Amino acid sequence: MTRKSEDAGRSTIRDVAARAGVSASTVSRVLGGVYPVSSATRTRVMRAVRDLDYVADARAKAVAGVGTPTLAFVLEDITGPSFAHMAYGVEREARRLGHLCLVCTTEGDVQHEVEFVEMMRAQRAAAVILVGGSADTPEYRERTRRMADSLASAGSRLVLCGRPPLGPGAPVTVIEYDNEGGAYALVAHVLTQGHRRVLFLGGASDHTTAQGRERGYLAAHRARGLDPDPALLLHGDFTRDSGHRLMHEALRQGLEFTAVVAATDMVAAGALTALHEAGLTVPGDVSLAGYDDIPFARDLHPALTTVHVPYEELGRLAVRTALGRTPESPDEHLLLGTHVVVRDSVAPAE
Amino acid sequence: MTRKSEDAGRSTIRDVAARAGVSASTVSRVLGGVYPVSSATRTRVMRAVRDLDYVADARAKAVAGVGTPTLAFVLEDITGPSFAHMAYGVEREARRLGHLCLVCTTEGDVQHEVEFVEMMRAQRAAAVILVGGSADTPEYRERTRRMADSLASAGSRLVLCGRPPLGPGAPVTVIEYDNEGGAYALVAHVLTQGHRRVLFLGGASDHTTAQGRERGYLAAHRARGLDPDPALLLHGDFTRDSGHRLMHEALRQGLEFTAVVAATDMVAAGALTALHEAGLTVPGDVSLAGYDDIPFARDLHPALTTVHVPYEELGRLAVRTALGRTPESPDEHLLLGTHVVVRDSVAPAE
DNA sequence: AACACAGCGGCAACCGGTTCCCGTCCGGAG
DNA sequence: CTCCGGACGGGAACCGGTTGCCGCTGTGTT
Repeated sequence: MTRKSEDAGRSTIRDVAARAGVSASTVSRVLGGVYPVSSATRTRVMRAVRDLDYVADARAKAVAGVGTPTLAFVLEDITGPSFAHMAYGVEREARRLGHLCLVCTTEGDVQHEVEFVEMMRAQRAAAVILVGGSADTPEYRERTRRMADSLASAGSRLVLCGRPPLGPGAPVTVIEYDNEGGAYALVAHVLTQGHRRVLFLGGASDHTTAQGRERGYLAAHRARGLDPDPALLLHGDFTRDSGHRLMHEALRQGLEFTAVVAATDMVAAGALTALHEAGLTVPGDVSLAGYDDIPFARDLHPALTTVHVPYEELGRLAVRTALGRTPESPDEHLLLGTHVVVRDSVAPAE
Repeated sequence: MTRKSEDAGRSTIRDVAARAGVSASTVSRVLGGVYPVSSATRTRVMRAVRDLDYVADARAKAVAGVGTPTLAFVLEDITGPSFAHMAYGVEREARRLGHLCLVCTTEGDVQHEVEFVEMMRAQRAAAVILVGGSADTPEYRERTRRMADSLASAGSRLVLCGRPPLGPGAPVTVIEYDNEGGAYALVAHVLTQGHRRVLFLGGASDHTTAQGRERGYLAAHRARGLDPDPALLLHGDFTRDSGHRLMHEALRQGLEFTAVVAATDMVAAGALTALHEAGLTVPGDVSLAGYDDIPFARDLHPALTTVHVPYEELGRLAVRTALGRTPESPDEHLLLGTHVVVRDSVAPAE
C-alpha cells in the first residue's frame, strides 16, 4: 500500500467536510477562494482535500451553473490534412480560453451529424462548430437551419466554418475563406504562363467548396476573354484516389491539355502519380497545381504550386467569434483571404 | 415568429410536467421508457416534450448516475498523419459504443498533459487515452504513474496507446505496436538488396518509438553478422524538416551510403526532397525507406517503401479494451504487429 | 359485496455541488 | 460596560435530473 490515503475511490465534498470537521459550504468556499475563511479553517480543509485527493465533480458544478461550458466540433474526417488543421485551430483556441473540446467525425453521414448536434444540445455546449464544406441543397439549408434554431433556443450557438451560409435570419456564425478568389489567382497564374488548355479536376458539383473553386477557374479564363472547353471540367471528389482515377481516365481518353489544376492538393497528389505512371514529367510535359497548401505539397516532386488557405486561423476564429459574441451583436460572417504559393510544378507552356 | 412554442429557452423537466399536468417523476418515467405508464398520459407528456422542444440535461443525468460517461484522448499534434489515424480509430470506436469524445493536444508540453488529466478526473471520464510515443525517462514514469493512480482512484482508467509502459503494478492498459520488429523487417529488406552502408535518420534518442526502430535497425544488421558504422546513425525528431535538415547535412559532409532508412515517412519525405535538391535520383543513386505508411507515401516519387502500422486499429483497441475491462481482469498489454510494404523507393545496390 | 392485486402516479430523498441568509463570536469604540 | 459591526461558518434551498416507496383507483375473484 503505497497510497497515502485510505483511497476512498471518488470522494465527495461532504467527505472532505467531515474529515476537516466543517460543513460542506465551508469546503466549497475554501475551494472557491473568494469568501472570507479563517486561515486555520482553510489549512484544515486543504489538508483534508490533499489527504483524500479530492477533485470537485465538474458535472455537478455545471448543473449548479458554475464551471466553463464545453465546445464541440464536427468534421467529416479527421485524417484529412485541411480538416486536421482546422481542428487544430479550434482545439488550440478553445484550450487557450479554458474550454474543453468534444469532437465528432461524421464520415459524411448526415444522420451522424444530426444526432451529434442533438447530443450537444443535451450537453448544453457553448457552441457547435461544423467544420468543412458541404453540398448546398435545399435539404441542407433546411436541416442546418433547424439545428441552428434548436441550439439557439437551448442557449448554444451554431458555427459554420468553411461551410455554406444559410441566408439571412438564421442564428449562425459563419467563417469562410475565399475559394473563388484563390482559384482565380491560381488559374490566372497558370494562364500567364501561356497555357491555354487547362484541365480542371474538380469535386462534386453540388459541393460549395468545389463550386467556388470552379467559379474561380472560369472567371480567370473569362477575364482574359478565354472560353474554356467544357470537356476540360472533370468532377470527382476531394480524395487522392479521385485525382488518380480522373487523371488516368483523361489520359486514356487522349484529352488534350498542357496544364492541370486540381481542386485540392490531395487530388493533385493522385493526379501527379497518375502522370508519372503514364511516363509524363511535371512540369516538363504537363504543369500541375493544387489547392490547400497542405504540408506535403512541398515534398511532392516537383514541389507543388498551390493556394494557401489559413485553415488553422479559420478554426481559431470560429471559436473566438462564437464565444466572444455579445447578445446584442449581430450574427457575424467573416471571409478570410487566400494567396497562391508558387513552387516548381507550373512551368511556361511550350 | 415561426417558432411553434413559446420558446422558453432551455426548459426543464418540471416545465414539461406542468404543461402535461403530471409530476416530474412521470415525465422522467415516460422518457425512460421502462416504467408502466398509461398511454393517455404518455401521449400528453410526449406532446408537451415536443411543444417545448425539451431535451434532458445530460450533465444532470450524469450527476444522478445515469447516462454514458465520456472518453478523452490526448495527443501531441492532431495534424500529424499517424496521430490523426489513431484519433480517428478512437473517435470512431467511441461513437460506435455511444460515448462522447473529448480531445486535447499538448504540443509536446507536459504541463498541458498533466492539467488535462486532472480535468478529466473532475469530469469523471471513463478513460483517458494517451496517444503517441514519448521520452521514457524516470520523470515520465513517475508522473504517468501518478496520473494512472489518480485516475484509477477516481474510477477512471488510463490507457497508453503507442506509449512506453510503466512496468508492473500500475493500473494502466497498454496498447503498443512492434516498432522493433517492423524496423528489423524493413532493414532486412534493404540489406537483402545488397546495401551495406545504410544511413539511419532517427528520432530523439530518449524517445521510445525512436529507440525501438533503431534497435530494429541494429538487430537486422547483427543478424547478418554486420556491424553498422556508428557515423551512419543520425538523430533528430519525427518531422519533415528534421529529415530535410539531416539529409542535407549528411550530403554536405560527404557521408557515404547507398540507402537511407528514415524513422518516419515524414522524415523520409523531407529527406527525399533534400536528395532531389542535391541532384540525386531515388532509387537510382540512393534507395530510401520510411516508416508508418501514411497515405501520402504512395504519392511521393518514387512511391515510398515503408512499414505499415495499424494506427486506426490501435485507437479502436484502446477504447475497446479500456471500456470492456471487467473489474477482475488483469491490466492488459497488447502488442500489434506491423508489416513492410514494398514500393519503388528501394532498388538493388550497384 | 368484500377483498386482493395489478396498474399507475405523486412525494420526497438523493446525486454533488453552490450560494443565500442568518446566527454566533469576536474586537473595538463610545 | 454596553453596543455595534464585521468576520466567519452552518443550515437549507437550489441546479435538473432519477428512483424507492407508498397510496389511490379500478377490476376480477370468491
